[in-house]
Amino acid sequence: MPNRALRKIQRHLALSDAERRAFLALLTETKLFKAGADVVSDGEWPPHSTVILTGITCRYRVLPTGARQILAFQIAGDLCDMHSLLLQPMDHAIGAITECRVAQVPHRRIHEVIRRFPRLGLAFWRDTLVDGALFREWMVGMGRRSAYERVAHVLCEVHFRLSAVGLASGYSFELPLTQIDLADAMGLSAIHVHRVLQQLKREKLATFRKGTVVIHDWEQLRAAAGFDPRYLQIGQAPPM
Amino acid sequence: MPNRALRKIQRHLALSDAERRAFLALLTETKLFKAGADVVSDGEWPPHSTVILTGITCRYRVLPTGARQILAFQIAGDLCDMHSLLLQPMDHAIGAITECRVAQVPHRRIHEVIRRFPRLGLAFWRDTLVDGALFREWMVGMGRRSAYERVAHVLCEVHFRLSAVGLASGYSFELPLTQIDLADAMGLSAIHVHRVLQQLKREKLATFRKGTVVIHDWEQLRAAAGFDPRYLQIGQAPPM
DNA sequence: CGGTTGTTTGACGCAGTTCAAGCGGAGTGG
DNA sequence: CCACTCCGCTTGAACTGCGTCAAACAACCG
Repeated sequence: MPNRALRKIQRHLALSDAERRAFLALLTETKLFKAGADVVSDGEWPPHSTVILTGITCRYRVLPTGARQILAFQIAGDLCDMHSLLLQPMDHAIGAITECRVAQVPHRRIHEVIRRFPRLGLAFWRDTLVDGALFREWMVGMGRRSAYERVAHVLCEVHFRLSAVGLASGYSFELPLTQIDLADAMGLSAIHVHRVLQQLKREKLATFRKGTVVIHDWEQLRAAAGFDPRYLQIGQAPPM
Repeated sequence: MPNRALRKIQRHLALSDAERRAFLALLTETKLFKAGADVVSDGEWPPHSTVILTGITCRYRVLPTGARQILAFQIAGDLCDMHSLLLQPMDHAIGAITECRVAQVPHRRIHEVIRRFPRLGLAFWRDTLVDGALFREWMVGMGRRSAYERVAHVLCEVHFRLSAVGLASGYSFELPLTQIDLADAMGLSAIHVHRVLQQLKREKLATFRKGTVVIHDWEQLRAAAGFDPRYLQIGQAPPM
């Protein structure tokens, strides 16, 4: 199970054997979370960082009004919470969308590993920079893209990311979100998300049913979304 | 001039003399940019990272449609472009809003400094994590806050950040943005930003005129925005 | 001065929200 | 096995926050 995490880190840099072993050794302590549970709660300050091994999680914030904004999805292999390593208590929560197995890595051990293998530190840093790139892309969407473009875009993005860790079969993949989740991620209402999904189906670009996405016309969908995967930094040699 | 940058880094960790000197030594090569010029262009891959010494810059993206989304503002002291240090070509640009003096620090020198002073590396990393927190906060705003709340929020945020580096005098500060800039930052139209500013003035919460902001009623404005400064990680002891 | 860039105001339109109501499937308890 | 409930999906109708269009105005500048 830790293989996907390894795979992701190796996108950041070519690891030596020793580095690989040191990294995998971090992932020994794992824990299972039920769907809907909080892996890390808002305001909490856990003594460990989290790596997703299986399942899907999301970062989210709930406003005083009760409105929820999902900030990102995390999939197998993602280091989802370096925040607590260097920063203060969490300013958002991480919730399990499906049942999830995660590794909880004590901060102390991360610091030790970085001290012994500085390049791993750079890889972790790089990973948080990629997270930032995702945030920016979503911001562009919420600020300047229509609902239709946003939904198309997120489907492209998720497909791309799942493919990169071997979790998509061709142009079809599991994405066990409700329309409500999707709406909270895109800053829309669930009803409007539904209408957009209908339109995507009618136009034979993609279908989303019962947590399964099928992309029927990748090129059209990509064009409709204005999706350019460079920001994901997948499949590009890192400058290290 | 590099003092503000030093001040900002010292928010991240208490520096030893040697670390302080090493950091300041990075900032020797400076360059002046005219208002409106690009400090770093989209798609570029500069051999250096940038530190703002004076002036204000913004990260932004321009979509094929011509729409612009501003992703963040940077002020004196901000390390605005660690992206290029560890990642691929820029997926967004950094533009000078006012005339700006910046330090351009060759990547090679950053890597050297980090190798000699690993704690500086952690401080840089931490800084990019704070950037991420800002992105998230803006995302929440664009997804789930009204135009009114968003504008109020950005005024609170900028005031807080400028105060932290000594660039605000009480509840008044220079913010040489056009209403168009503000609109592009909040994902709104300039006209609607104007309406919101009128309302804020009418309600005696804040005024924005000719690049000067005056906050008349901080507590009301804060409440209207739902502003909680914790995400800025200012004035909190870092866990390092 | 005229030209350019930003601000101001009003009228109108629409993308997306809210409200309301029915439907189906998955659990759960009798 | 049915009855009941929840939760998510679906659809339609009405509403509204914000965008678009248009036009005048002010400030700056070469």
